[in-house]
This record gives sequence, structure tokens and C-alpha cells, in this order.
Amino acid sequence: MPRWEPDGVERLQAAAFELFDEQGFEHTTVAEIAQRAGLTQRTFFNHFADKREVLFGLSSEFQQEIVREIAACADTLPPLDAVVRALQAAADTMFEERRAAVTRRHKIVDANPELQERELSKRAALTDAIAAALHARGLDPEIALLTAGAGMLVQQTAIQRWTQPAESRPLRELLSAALHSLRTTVS
Amino acid sequence: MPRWEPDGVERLQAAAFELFDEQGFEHTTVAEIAQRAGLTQRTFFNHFADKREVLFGLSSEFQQEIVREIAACADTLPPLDAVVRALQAAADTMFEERRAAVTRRHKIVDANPELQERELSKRAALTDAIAAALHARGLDPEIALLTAGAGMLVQQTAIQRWTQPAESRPLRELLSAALHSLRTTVS
DNA sequence: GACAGTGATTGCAGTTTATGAAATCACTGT
DNA sequence: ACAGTGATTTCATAAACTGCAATCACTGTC
Repeated sequence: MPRWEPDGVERLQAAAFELFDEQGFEHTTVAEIAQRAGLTQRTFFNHFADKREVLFGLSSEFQQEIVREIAACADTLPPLDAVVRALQAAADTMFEERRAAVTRRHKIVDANPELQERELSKRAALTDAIAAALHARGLDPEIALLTAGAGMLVQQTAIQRWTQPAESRPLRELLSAALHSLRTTVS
Repeated sequence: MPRWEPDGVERLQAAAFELFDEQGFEHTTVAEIAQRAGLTQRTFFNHFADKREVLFGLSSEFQQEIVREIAACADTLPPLDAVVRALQAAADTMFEERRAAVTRRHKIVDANPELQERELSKRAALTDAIAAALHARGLDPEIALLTAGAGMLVQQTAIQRWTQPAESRPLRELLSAALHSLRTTVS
């Protein structure tokens, strides 16, 4: 038999997800999470930089996907449209199929300021990555950052709607709508 | 003589500012800050919710000013212009005169991820406050949030430039320029 | 088949952040 | 005089994180 049960990281993530859902983030200790996963507190911190990170395993994957899509996009497409197309591609791949899980996670994060803070931090990192990808396409750095910020604004507006129970339109469509809203709002 | 030296809060802020500047945020303990201010660690936490908050004393004041300006603005002005005008008014009051201090603080925050995270959090709170102020003017909540987000994008772009040593134009002017950049970028 | 090397996990000691509860005591108003 | 206020302090404690050394199934090599 193997020395340890496999998939330690996934088990920790699952345990954390459950416990945060049951008791809330701040009433759950890292020791508790580790115990439910059949591991040690020390091992938790070997895998995650801090208690919050356990909820953000997918964000790096998401970021890579977006950047890849932007790089793959036709150079003739206006920058902001390129960003939104990339978001739409990622929406299909990473959001649409896991609506239940995404909404559940959204609810957990929404219930705790520390987690919201980390979410903002991830969003900022994604913004910078998008800006870098746009800059690689030849866009001026400052305009690139502005465009990336506008793209994230679109993303936020769309996700906001998409996570509401009443909403049934696909995220892809909501992204288009949000982009249109932004354009009329800003002009 | 008074039982305690006056201005405990200010002394803590000043001590923290100095120490973060000298040794960096993470190599400074709360006990150290309190000691330099002639107070106790416990007293520090009586005044500030956590170690980071000591650097964000002005953000609530800033937020109030912005919201006040927006409410005072003519109802005929397009929403985004109202927001940028409010930011310009606050820029004159709270930034232009303290350029040195603002830049120093900016440098400290820039050097530490935890502080950046908190900065983002304050920014998000300000965004929400602006959106609420716009909603109070009759704007649809979702459009209000989008407009507020666009306004903060303008603010960020302008501050970014303003804190660069080479830049000499007043913040007010940079805000106008950034708004123009956003408009051409998004359309 | 022995055997050195790898790497995920663990135990433990220690620092730091943060909080709750009770005590102090100059100052205030009556 | 004297009770009440409130900023501060002391003490105790939980919980988050870190550094370091040790474990030991697994891997490949000779």
C-alpha cells in the first residue's frame, strides 16, 4: 500500500470547502481542515501559503487561459474586444459547466471580508496579466492597463448577474451585454 | 500633568509610518510600533482593527468627501463626469498639498502584498460608496456600479502617473486626461 | 538484493497577530 | 467630596504561520 493516501491537496480543498460552508471561514481552524482531510496543520501550510489560499486553487489556471486566449486572438481585433472574447472562451470552459460549484464558492467568499480581500487581490493580478498580454501585442502599457481594467469591469458585472438565481442566460451572453453597458455608460 | 501624553492615535500612526519605512512592514512588529509611540500593543489594537489599518486612517475621510461632492453636483451632469469632478475636488483638498507624504506612503504600500490587498479593499469600498451615491441620484444600481468602477479606473490611472517623480502636472489635470484615455479606449 | 537518494509528510518549538476580561486612575461634572 | 467616564494597561489565550530536523515508503542504480 502507498505510504499516504493520494491527492492530499484536493482532500484539503474539499475539506475546507465543506467546513467553510458549514461553519463559516472564521469559525474554522486550519487544524480542523487538516484533520478532516486526514492530514496535519503543518502539511496544510506546505501546500497553501495561508488559510485563504485554499479557496483560490483555480485562479491561476483561469489566468493562464485568459492570457493564452488573448495571445491567440487576431491582431486586428480591438484590444477590449479581444479581452472580452478571451473572457467568454474561459467562461465556457471554466464557469458554465460548474455553475453550482462556482455559486457555492461565491457565497462563501461573499460572507467573509478577508476572503473578499483575497479575491480582489487575485483580480488585480489577473488585470496585470491581461495588461501584460495586451502590451505584448504592441499596446502602450498605460492604455493596456486601462483596457484590462475595463475588461475586468465587464467580467465583474457579468458574473454579478450570472450568480443570481433568477438569471438563466449563459455567461457568454451576459459578458456581451455588460460590454455594451460599459460602452454606453462611459461614452 | 495629564495622565497620558495626548494624541495616542497620531503617535501610533507616525511610529508605524517610520518603522515601515525603515524596516519594511513585515519586519516590524506591533509591539515595536507601540513601544516607539510610548504605548502598549493592546492599545494599538484598541485603535486599529489590525496591523495594516494603521496606514489607512485617511481613506474614510476621502470617501466621505467624494460622496459629498457627488451629492452636491448638478443633476444634469452625466454620472461619470460627476464622479471625476468629485475626484478632482478631493484631489485638490487631500492629495495636491501632501504630495510628499502621499508618495512616501504609496512606496510603503507598494512594497508589501498584504498592504496592497488592503488598499484594494478600500478601493472596493469606495467604489461601492460612489455607486450608492449615484444610485441616490436616480441611476440604476447596476449602471451605477459600472460607472463607479469606471471612475476608479480613471483615478487609478491618474494616481499612477502622479506618483511618478518625472510627472509635474497637477492631479486634477491628470484625471481629465485619464478620463479622456478611458473614453477613447473603451469606445 | 542491498543501498543511497527523493520527497511528501510530520512533530515540535517558537514568533506574531489578535481578542476578551478585569483592573487602573487622572480627569469631569455635580 | 465623590461617583462616573474612558483611555490605557495587564494578563491569559486562541489561532495563524515558520523553520528545522526527522521519518519512511518509494525510486532507480549497481
